[in-house]
Amino acid sequence: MSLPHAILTALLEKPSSGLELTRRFDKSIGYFWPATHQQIYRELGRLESAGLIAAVPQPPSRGRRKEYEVLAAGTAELRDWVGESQDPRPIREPLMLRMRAAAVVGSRGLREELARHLAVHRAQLAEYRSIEERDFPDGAGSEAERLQRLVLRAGTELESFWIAWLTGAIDELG
Amino acid sequence: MSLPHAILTALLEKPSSGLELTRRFDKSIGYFWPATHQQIYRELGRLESAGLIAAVPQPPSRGRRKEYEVLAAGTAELRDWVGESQDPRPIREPLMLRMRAAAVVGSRGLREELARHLAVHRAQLAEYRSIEERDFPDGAGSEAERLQRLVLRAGTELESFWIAWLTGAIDELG
DNA sequence: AAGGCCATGTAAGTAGTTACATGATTGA
DNA sequence: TCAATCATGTAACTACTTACATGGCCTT
Repeated sequence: MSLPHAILTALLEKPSSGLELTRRFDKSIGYFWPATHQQIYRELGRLESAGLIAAVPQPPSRGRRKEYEVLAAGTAELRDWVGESQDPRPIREPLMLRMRAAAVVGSRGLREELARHLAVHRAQLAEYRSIEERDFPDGAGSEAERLQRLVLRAGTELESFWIAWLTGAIDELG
Repeated sequence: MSLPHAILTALLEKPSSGLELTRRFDKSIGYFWPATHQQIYRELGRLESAGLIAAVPQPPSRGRRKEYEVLAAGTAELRDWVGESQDPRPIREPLMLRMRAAAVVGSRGLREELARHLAVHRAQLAEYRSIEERDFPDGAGSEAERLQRLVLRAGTELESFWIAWLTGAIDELG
């Protein structure tokens, strides 16, 4: 169960409302665990019921923003979760299926798709690099910074891998 | 909708029963799109209803194996699908969330988890390499072979990436 | 007062997971 | 004939997706 823990992490970094969380997901934690606002609101409700987070007291009403903060039980839960073990999730990449299918029924249209993916990955790499320059201009200091930078590195290197692979594939099928 | 197309591809490569498909998924297409036997049987039923595949005629009864083959409509559907465009799926990797969480609540237990992942990825890389040696000992010839080999290459290179990244991460957190 | 955006939600559907059920076949 | 295994399924649940609903606030 990753989403609740992603939310706990985000709320510990900064107490937020649902919408704020959604936005921060879109350009941070969401790079490795995307979530829509519907998922986030639902999960906030569950975490509150479970006593792991609480809304900062305010007159509650529909359409009024609710700011959540993490309770001690939530922090404890997250700390435990960090040490849990879980196998890497299997890859699920439809493009690889398309390649396999193309080997059987022909590769019509595949080249364009490869080129499109290449553009997407280049854009994503540029995004990661700009975050890296913004947040870690002079390397990492504290352990927290080192951890965050390692995650970002995984992002840039994964994108670099895809760019290299797609370039080679386009070349080979050219 | 990737699973039905993965199944069409597998059935075109070789007409099979549900259980055979499940086994072949476990050591081939399933590397990039895992599926359990429950998923596969359900999907076989749907594909049959949709007129894309058909069971080779046999007295049907529970517990008796049913061999499926792809109909012309199924081949056409797969050919169309190859040319469709679909963005790369976002990464969803809990280990990255654990890193982010560790930056906030401490990294107790994380090192062991990184080491465990490293072992898993090394084993997977070895698996891919042995398939490569078995299936493409002298490089690739036909377009079909080149496509299949490219997929395998993506696998080996992804695993190599994770091995390098995890090694660096363990070193940096050591 | 009207339109647009902020903010939180509900509802319905699909895909994937986990646990269990049942008939057929085979070997001891 | 009994147990194990082969083979195909059902059922229940969770996670995620897509579409829509509703109230509050701000600006013109």
